[in-house]
Amino acid sequence: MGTETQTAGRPRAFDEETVLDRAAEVFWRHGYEGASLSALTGAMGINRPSLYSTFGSKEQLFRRAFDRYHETQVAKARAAMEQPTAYAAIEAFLRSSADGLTADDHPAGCLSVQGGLACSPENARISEVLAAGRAATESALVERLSRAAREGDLPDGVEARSLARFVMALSEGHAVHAAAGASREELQASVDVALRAVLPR
Amino acid sequence: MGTETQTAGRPRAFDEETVLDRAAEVFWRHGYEGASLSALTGAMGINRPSLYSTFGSKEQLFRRAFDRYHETQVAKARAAMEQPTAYAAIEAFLRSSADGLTADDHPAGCLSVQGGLACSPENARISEVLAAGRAATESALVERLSRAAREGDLPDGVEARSLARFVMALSEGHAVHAAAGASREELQASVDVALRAVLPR
DNA sequence: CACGATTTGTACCGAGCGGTAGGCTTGGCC
DNA sequence: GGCCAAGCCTACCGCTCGGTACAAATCGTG
Repeated sequence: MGTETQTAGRPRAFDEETVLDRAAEVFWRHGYEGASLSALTGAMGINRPSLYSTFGSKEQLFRRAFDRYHETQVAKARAAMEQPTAYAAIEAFLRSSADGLTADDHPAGCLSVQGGLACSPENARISEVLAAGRAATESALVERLSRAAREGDLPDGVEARSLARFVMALSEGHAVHAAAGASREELQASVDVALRAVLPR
Repeated sequence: MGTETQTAGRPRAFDEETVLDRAAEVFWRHGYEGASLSALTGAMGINRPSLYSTFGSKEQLFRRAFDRYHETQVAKARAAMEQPTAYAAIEAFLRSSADGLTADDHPAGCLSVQGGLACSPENARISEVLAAGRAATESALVERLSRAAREGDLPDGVEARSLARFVMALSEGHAVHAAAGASREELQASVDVALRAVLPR
């Protein structure tokens, strides 16, 4: 980060990262295919040629916007998982996820899910990008829980991979619920139930 | 079901319900907005004017196709929940859901989720239809688990509504995973973990 | 076997899509 | 202050979208 070195020529009238965040919001709310160029440029406050000269294409714009979104998501996930025990790590992950899904400074739900689970054949790459992002988050979970397994910190008979998949699936299901208007409290109550699965028996 | 009473005029060359199922598959694979009229008519084996004279519009076609899909889903869910205990009902629900999400006689995942979580503003109704369908399934779960609560069949400190939301969210998360290629076994392993939450303590 | 009713197929419509050409504007630099 | 690189903006491109007009084809019925 930091200011770009200014070269000759007319300077940009917009900040690239600010504008990417605005684009992410539109993709988030309407999905990749439902986000028209007019909606995007309108929300970004720039016009079409600026968008194309800066980002190249709608798909590349999406990738840039999603990368930014995804990096902060993974960072939040990793931070949550720094808790000392597997139980606390999972609880922190699920609680912060539920909060994020229902925060009011951005659209409800999760860009990785709303962006485009199913697309027309020519946009199939978009679904793959999103799936790869979700898989990366799940990998971070697997990593953390594998460590827990080595430390004897998992309940008997529970594998790290299955537990990670369970946690991730629940969080994605909460994203679906949040997109349909579920409240923070409703999701947290579901987390309460889920955590029972992580207690030793 | 049963043959329509034949009236005067040229008879239809296709069966309405067969053709609806084909349409559902296309919506399922590509989402509402990703399913073009050409893809739909191609898969349905009929041409555009036949589609419009029979179903009226793309949106009405989707509603008819989704209704059919949703009815069978709810029927399967209710059948699974006829098990005598809450635990068995939830297990049957989640296992049959995981099987359905990865069956190979139709696209992976769930039409209620892939159809269009996020749409362009003019198709916002589609997201609402899908959300209403998912809510109906969740209501069936709430109903069954409320009965369990009255029968003292729920673990202490677990509410029917929260438990239903948890089960439904997990199933929707599995749909997201399945759409990205998760296998039946991977989902079932996640169910194994989830069921621990339903055991008494 | 002609008539009216209904479906089918071809060929088309306006609108909006993602993407671009080219002239105007704004700055750094000598 | 004149030159020129880079960004901005209006207006446009071809294409595909969802949706339709119209005529040929196919049935029950008199």
